[in-house]
Amino acid sequence: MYVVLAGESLLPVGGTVRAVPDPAAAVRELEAAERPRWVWADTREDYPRLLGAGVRVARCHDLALTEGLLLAYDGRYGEPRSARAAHARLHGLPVPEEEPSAPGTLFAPEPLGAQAVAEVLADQLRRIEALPEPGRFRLLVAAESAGALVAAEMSCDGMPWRRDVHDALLTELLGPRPVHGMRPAKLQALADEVAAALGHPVNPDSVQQLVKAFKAAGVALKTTRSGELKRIDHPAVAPLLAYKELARLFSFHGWVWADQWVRDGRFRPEYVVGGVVSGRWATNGGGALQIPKVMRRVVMADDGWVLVVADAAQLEPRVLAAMAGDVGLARAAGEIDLYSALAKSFGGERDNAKIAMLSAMYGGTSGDAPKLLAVMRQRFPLAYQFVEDAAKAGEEGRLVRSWLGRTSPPPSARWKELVSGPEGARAARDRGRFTRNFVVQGTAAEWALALLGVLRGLLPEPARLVFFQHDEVMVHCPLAQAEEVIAAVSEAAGQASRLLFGGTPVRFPMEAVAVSSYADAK
DNA sequence: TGACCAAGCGCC
DNA sequence: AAAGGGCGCTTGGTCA
Repeated sequence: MYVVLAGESLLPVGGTVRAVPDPAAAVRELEAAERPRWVWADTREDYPRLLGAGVRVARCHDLALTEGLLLAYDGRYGEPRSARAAHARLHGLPVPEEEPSAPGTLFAPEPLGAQAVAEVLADQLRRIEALPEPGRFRLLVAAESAGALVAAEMSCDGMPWRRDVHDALLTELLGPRPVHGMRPAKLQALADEVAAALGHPVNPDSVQQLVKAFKAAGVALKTTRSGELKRIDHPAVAPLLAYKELARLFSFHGWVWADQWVRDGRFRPEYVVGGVVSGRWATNGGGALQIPKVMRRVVMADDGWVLVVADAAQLEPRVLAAMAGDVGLARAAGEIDLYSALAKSFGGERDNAKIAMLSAMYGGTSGDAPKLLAVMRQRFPLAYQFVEDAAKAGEEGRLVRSWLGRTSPPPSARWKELVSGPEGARAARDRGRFTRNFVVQGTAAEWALALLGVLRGLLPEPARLVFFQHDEVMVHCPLAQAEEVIAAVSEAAGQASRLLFGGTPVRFPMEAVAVSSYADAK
């Protein structure tokens, strides 16, 4: 049962509009009674006010995310996907530009009315039914929408972040917090060391100045990447490398960052569901998906609580085995260590099996890859062919799709130009690598999304999902619930696998551990 | 002054 | 861990 929520109106689909002066209370009541699938224009706009009132819902249909998936399916990337835009297209009206995401914008348009939301929903459901695999796409829409609920909830709940531990770590590595605009003491000392070694005052944050100073010291540099620096023998290199590492910590995840993103002991980034074309999430501020490993010790469970951390092992090769229906590979993927199970097919070396799989999924060609790929082609022909087909489609400028129907962007005008020019072969190969990777990464992302959606429904109160990073989840729960949550993770992995791949023999192991600090999880 | 780009490196 | 794809984010530097 679908129920539209638009502003202060409720509309059970097929029924009549009801004005609700207190939407949160109305949602709470109906959720308890009927658990409908809530339909709204945009979870990012509509759900936080419910969360703010302490109301959570089990299921929703996000019109903007669904519109984005449907447009992409038709090769219409980048067209406005808001419910308002979808409604305008439906009626042949001028389509508004993509809505500015900044809140509090002047002249923010009136929210779409409940009837209009219901019309867009009906249109989307009709378009989904007309697809060749409507069941899969329905699952994609449900998973994407569930992801939007999780993202909003995680932003609301936040990940535990101990500011005192963070401050101690920064102080240990950088020295005490400096006054505004100054470098921390240890960072400044390293900068001075670099300048002294080069015999020249130099700003270590400036590529140009560094290249010039090294040149004056008799060292020719093309870039100042750490890999290139490591290959030179010069006394300035060691302090410069140390500087770069610490400077990044200071400016990306230092005190200023914490002032902005950590409140009440919780880190609250804004997640962007489907923000990466493959379906992975991105973040909009906070850099939640790039937290350096050294910072993990700052993520600590509350007293009497634990963090249950789990990541999917070797997710992408397993996804490939299941998608391609390759019996031999699927049998290996029925084991906990997929690569060990494959080793005997590749001359007994686990490492060879790994390189073969990775090269197949990512288009690698260096080292032993060609030789190992030839073995793979012979031993696992269906898996090999699956990624080859995706690469070929990309090279020819065609679209590829994930298992559930998320669709790659069409080639750009620039690419079409390039591909018929002198650098054409290279452009084609590059896009082939992208589409080859897209089908695997995209399907891995939707497996993870399905896992997240299922797990969310299995968690006992007051356990909370607090972090999700591509193939890894973190739950914050009372110590006494740790075992139950660990079991829920494993159950969710099984359910996600069945939702996507039915009775596949492929296993998707998800080992969860309960820790008091994120740093102890690995 | 603000807009924009490139470099570089973090994460998976 | 591989090593490929892609993303976010900050700084310096250029341009209007």
